[in-house]
Amino acid sequence: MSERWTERAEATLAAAGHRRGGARRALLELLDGQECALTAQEIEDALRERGSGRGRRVVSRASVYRILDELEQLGLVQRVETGQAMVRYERVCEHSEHHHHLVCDECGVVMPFSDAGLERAIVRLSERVPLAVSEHEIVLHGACRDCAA
Amino acid sequence: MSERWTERAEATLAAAGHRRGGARRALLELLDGQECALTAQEIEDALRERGSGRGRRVVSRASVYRILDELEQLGLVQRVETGQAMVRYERVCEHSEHHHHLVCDECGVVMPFSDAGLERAIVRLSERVPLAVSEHEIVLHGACRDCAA
DNA sequence: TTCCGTGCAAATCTTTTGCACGGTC
DNA sequence: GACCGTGCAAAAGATTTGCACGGAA
Repeated sequence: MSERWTERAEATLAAAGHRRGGARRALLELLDGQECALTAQEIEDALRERGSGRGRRVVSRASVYRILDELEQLGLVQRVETGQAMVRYERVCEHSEHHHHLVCDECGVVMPFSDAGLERAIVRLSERVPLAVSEHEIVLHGACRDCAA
Repeated sequence: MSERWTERAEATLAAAGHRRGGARRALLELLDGQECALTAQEIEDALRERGSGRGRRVVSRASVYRILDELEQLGLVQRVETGQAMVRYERVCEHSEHHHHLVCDECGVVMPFSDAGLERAIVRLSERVPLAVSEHEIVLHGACRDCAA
């Protein structure tokens, strides 16, 4: 699946008339390896760390935001609001399972979860609501196992 | 219900050792009359408008944020993340129905909704998740009737 | 009288924008 | 060679903080 996302992303970007670039390639590669949503800060730090060891370039903050914005507009990346001052971003996988987020309000860790019953309830609900629903976001807040212990 | 919320808020604040103040009183009164979540900006503007006509004072932005923060910590107010650059706040009613939010991504309007089936699904789910869940937030994005037309 | 609540202004933090250079096509 | 992608630095916007004064207890 991973390979497929980067490929799809590059194809979609090319189809939208974008040229390639080093910063974007590094960002795509990073996002593709993530299990859950990252903040722009985390992305920048991760890229800096990866870049320092080898010959890779360090990506500027401006590029991180610009690229994330492009990817979001193309539906390749999704914003996740966790109520933590900074927005998070994660790749959107077409065929894989849609997921939502658990947020530990103590340590700030963010974990993915998915639940078919919940999705069903949302779909049913979406038809009865005065809004043409295009997306939904569910965030559960609480204490993770480490923090609750 | 409305009266009750302001009363409860004042009692809770007093119990927590807070003195009274004009800014907070004005803010409580405003929040109590709202059906849905407001941004700090909207709150400041509303208070300015109300204040200008009569003898009421205009509340400073700093006070709006400080008071909202106090109220949130006491569980009297709840933050709502709608993915619109600004956080929204609304009063928490103990005995009234828990609700969530519909956001129109075109015009930015925010509407409340509630659904018993969804709440049930969330409660069931909360027991099967590696997090001691204390709250949950559900936001549906899309186009409202006016914008979809 | 003591100390909290508030306004004002400055600081902070995240995200966006302007501009110039270098790489891609 | 034309133009887009990127880095850097400055700007913008939301929220927070420092400080001093006035009001509540």
